[in-house]
Amino acid sequence: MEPMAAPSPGKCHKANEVIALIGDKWTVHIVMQLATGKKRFSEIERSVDGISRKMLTTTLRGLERDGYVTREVFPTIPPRVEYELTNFGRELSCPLRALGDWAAANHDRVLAARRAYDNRVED
Amino acid sequence: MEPMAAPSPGKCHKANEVIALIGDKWTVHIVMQLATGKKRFSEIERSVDGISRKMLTTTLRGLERDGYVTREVFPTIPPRVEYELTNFGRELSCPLRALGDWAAANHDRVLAARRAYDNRVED
DNA sequence: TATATTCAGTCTCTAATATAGACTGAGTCT
DNA sequence: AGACTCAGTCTATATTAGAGACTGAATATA
Repeated sequence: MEPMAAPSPGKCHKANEVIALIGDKWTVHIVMQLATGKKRFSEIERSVDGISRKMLTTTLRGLERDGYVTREVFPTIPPRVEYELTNFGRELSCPLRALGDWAAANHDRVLAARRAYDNRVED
Repeated sequence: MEPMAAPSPGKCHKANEVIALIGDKWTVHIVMQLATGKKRFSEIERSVDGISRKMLTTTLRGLERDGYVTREVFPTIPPRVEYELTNFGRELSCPLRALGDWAAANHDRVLAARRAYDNRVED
């Protein structure tokens, strides 16, 4: 098979900078949750399994900073804060959803490959 | 706007497990590099900016374990080891490329959002 | 009236993870 | 003889993540 042409370095570099943010452990999960609609802090916390408050705060702040989500504070007691994807965030959620769908569809193949590898290695 | 239906929990969970692997700091970069063709260890090291030898080894092993890449050792001196995407890995590279393309295309919008946020916050 | 609960965080302490950089081994090159 | 190469590994340090206590003021409960 003919090797494909390498993408231009400029493009790679630009992609890398942005992927550095969206390619971390929690961002994908959070964006996918917000893709289902506006959510408050504790709702996201409950729906993203295993995330700590600290990381949820940190990740949401990063998403807000980069323009993917809005944060709306209601000065009630107890406080209420709602997070929602911007249009830009909804655009991002498309390639992210494609990745998530692929991941879900190929889950079993990955597990099979992993078992096969572990059997090969353990002797 | 009507909220969209949440994906089924099963699907989410499956996707999460797989994304846990491909959604780390280096995997995306390495797969994108390998998408341009077979590469040896030091070539990847040079093309993925800032990666440490240890993380390159760790990440490549994970990708091999999950069936995304093959590792071929040539017992020469000095040693030569070639990494190549499997067909499965090439499948993965499609949604990953889509994400990378989106990231590259929207790089400037992210940076603008970030500057705007930082200006808003710093007072 | 006293107490518990709620939410969206923050803070601190500890645990896990990543990085930097030295080291390896045997064959070529100078 | 000495330097250089590659694909790692090893160790020590630095960065990052996680667990869990704490906050403050209104409401709900006993």
